[in-house]
Amino acid sequence: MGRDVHALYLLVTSACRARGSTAVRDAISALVTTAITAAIDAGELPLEQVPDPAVERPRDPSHGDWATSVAMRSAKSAGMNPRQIAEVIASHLSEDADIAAVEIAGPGFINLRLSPMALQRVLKEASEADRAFGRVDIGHGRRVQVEFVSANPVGPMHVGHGRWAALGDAMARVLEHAGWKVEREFYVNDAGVQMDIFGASVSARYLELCGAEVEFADEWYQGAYITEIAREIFEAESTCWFDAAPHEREQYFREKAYVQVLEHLKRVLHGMGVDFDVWFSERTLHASAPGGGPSAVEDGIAALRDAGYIFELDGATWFRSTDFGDDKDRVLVKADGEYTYFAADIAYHKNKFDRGFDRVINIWGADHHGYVARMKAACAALGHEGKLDVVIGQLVNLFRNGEAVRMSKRTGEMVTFEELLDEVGADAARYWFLRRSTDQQVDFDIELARQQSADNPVFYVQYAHARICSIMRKAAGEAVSSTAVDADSLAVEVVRPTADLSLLDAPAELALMRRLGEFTEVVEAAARDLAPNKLTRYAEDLATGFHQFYTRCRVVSDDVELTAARLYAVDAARRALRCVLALLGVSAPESM
RNA sequence: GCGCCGUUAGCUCAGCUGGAUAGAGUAUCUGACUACGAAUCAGAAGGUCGCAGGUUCGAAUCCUGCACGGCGCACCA
Repeated sequence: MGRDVHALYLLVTSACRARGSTAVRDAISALVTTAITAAIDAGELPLEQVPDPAVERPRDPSHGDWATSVAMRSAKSAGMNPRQIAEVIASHLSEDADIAAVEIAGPGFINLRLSPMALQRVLKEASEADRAFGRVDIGHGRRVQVEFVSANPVGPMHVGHGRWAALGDAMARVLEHAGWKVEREFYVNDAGVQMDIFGASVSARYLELCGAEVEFADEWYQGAYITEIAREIFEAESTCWFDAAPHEREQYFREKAYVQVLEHLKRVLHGMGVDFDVWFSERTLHASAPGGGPSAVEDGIAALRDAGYIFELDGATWFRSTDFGDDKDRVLVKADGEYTYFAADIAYHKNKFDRGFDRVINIWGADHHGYVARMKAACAALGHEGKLDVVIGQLVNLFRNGEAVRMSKRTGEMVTFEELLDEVGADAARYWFLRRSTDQQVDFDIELARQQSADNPVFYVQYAHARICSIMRKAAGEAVSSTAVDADSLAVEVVRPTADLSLLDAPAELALMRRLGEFTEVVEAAARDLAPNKLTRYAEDLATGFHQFYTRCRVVSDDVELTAARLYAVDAARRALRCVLALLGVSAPESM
């Protein structure tokens, strides 16, 4: 029996590694598993299999650093009461320098307390790893593409796009930190009828500027920006397009306006720190291959046809997506010979996989969630089942003074994301969006966000960082508000690498270390769940940990050794804060 | 009619693969600056986790039904 048990033990621990669990959790888990195994071998625990200890962080810190409910979960199969099982397992837990105490509590929890020495070690890790602090390897260098924003280039970015931008970029950053090789991509829907409508809209405004009476069609875009683009063209080229053939004029205006909108998108996104590796034009999918070969769209359909998922009906060409769980089959080529948007999207996703991505993540607004099933079906039909993840971000409801602002491109009233950025700033906007989980709607009142900006949690976190920098300036004899020397240089001057960290055992100091120790797990969870909001929460917890420490522990004092140790701790916290903020794409100011 | 998301403190929201007395911010009340930044800290108060069943040692979490709000259900993009 012992051998089987050990084989199982190996299975369990290797499974933990495959999941990419963190080093500390692995170690604790292995410790408990060893104890369970020993208890079984000793005949004190009648179990057929070694259960997964599933160690977790207790919600209540007074319960220790790690806990396992394995005794309760094994009660039935062992035929013993949980507390008894816990006693048996605890009695087989071997001595370990990192474990300060083992306690049995409640209905049968086994709680483990880390020793101060184990906690102090994280300061070294944070300090030495610096910007790489919290890195985990769950990606194993695999390539993932994150596609987001992907706004139609027919108008300015709206506030919802701002949310996708913040989300996608933060996810990309977290995935990079978790060992994935990430590319950011923006899919430009520059083909199709909405582009023609766009061109016609600008053209119509241009004709008005030329003095003509134009009856405005219902489907045309009516935003003020259309008139602005038309005016720019009018001012540069006067009336020379007035007598042109309508089709030529609209096409020309469409392209002119397209370039402008694309530049607007790039400028706004870059302004908030979001830069894409690839801007992918939908048109390239429709273009014939060099030498007149089939287009990517035709290729995509051919690939599905070869796989046996294409059929013809009522003059149209269909994809049998119901084979992969979709509600109904979908048209790819309409009876009039035009391709549907979906056909192009299939070609696009085929292109993604042809580029060798191991995984593809799309961030879509909730208004597109009905599209998910067919897209996944298409990927599966192309032989890439399970490689596509679609993150659905719920919509942003914009308010101004409590009144809803519509976000349609076609209505005149619209607050662009650029305006929002101007009013609340990139840091606050990003943080505000990232703080909520993706499947939660956001009610964003501009005036409220402005008024509350002093109480905005992002400032709370940034203040912690600035405060640390201030302490370091103090230690270096600089003016507290000076910006002459940057924090990294101060650290070289002020932080002694050989400081005796064992001096740090006050409750507030240990609490801060515990926070730092959680970071790796948070990164792992945020990457696994594609949930940047876990990082904002952690950032606030870490900031709280520092502020509490600050209130209770004087850093710069007459005690040279204690000062050295606390400066070391504070500098480690500074680097960790900078690291979290970097993952969120938010700046870490050294003074505010 | 069908599908997806939401419903947790007055307000805005967390709550990891089911775990211990359901948390944080904010608002309200009470304290703390002759020391490194008070954009901070400490304390109090605040809850039938939308409703009703079910699953089990144990449910905010899983299952079923219902209610309310949002978004979708094209040979549109």
